[in-house]
Amino acid sequence: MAARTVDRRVQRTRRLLRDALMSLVQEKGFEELSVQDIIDRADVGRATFYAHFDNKEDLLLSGLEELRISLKERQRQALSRGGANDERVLAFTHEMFVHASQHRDVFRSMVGKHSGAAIQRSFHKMLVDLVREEVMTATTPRGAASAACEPIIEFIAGGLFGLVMWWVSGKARPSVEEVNSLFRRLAIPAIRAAS
Amino acid sequence: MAARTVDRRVQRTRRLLRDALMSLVQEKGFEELSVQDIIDRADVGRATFYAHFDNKEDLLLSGLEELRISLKERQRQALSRGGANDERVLAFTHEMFVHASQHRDVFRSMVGKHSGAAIQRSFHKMLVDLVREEVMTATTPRGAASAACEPIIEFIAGGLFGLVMWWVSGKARPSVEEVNSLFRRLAIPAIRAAS
DNA sequence: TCCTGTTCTGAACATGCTGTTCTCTACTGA
DNA sequence: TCAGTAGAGAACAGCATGTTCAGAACAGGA
Repeated sequence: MAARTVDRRVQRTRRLLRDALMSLVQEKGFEELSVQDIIDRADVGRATFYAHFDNKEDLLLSGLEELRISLKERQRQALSRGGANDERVLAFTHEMFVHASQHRDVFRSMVGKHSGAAIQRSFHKMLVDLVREEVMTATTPRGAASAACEPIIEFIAGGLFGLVMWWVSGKARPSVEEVNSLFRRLAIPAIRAAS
Repeated sequence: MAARTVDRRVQRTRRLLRDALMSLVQEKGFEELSVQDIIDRADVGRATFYAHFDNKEDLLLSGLEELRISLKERQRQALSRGGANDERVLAFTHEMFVHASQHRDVFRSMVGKHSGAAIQRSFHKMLVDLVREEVMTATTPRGAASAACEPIIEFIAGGLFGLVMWWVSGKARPSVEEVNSLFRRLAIPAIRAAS
């Protein structure tokens, strides 16, 4: 029961594997990647890899989880800060565009020729969950009719997904502020339609 | 130089392979599928498969191409029929929801746990192209500022993608008319934002 | 009907990845 | 210091890939 702390070796190995994955994803795309590539780059034993992760999807998802947590935190902060409803709602997107801009190569590899379905599906699902939380609090502060919102949530999340993918992969590169405010102009009328 | 006609054997083989793919996709999902599975089901030689298609993605895309052509045709008809602008625009979506409803299992397997990135990407791209055509004719009948429309197109296509995927996979199952008119209520304000 | 060129078959093959198992070694943290 | 935990490295069976080839089956025109 060593309890709290995680063995240094474990931390080290997981970090090596994640770093290797990230750098390789940018070079070759996720689908073209083998576990062999990852452990070669990370300089880690084959058995070691499988002791930590089930497969390469599992490794990837553990990384995406970090992003999800950080966006959720942003969202929480924005909600508690107060202000006009229209300002607070969907506040996490700004942070997400910033993040996407910083990790552009990784994001772009999600859309590229050799992307991988798991990564797209997970990211899409993450957006749906984040948007749902927003739409729910925006439309039914006291928790009422919710089922009818679902298709609208899916529409907005899908639109956000499309917009992000276009933004990181296209030639035209509006700033974070521009693309974020465009998104808000498109999404907020849709939320209104949910009422 | 046999020219026009296609050898019956060729037609037969391609049909067998496509049918096998469709039935297997519904059972196992695309990613979990091997070429071996497909040729076993189709009862076709291994060498024959590779004589017709490069790999399973290639086979799948050849099927998706048919859908694209049929939707494009619908779109063309709607545009030439005339009527109010708001009625004509995005006319292909109704047909698409009908198609999705008929091939629900295949569509659902595009979103499921074992979907496959190529299929999602291709379908998404198809939607983007169809939406682009619509938005372009709706906003700039005389062909003017077009680059600024692109993010809006991506947003709408992404939203449509999300909506279709939710519709075919969820428990709540509004009718084709309901979901299509909801889509229009969400998308048309966004097109207006493009002006 | 026959004939020529095309297509399919079936089997074999080299290659590469997967996930598991094992023993031995090295490190950690109390 | 030392018991427990983690990693290295190699070996393994299993399976899918994409290619090749000789021979059989077939198509459609003359």
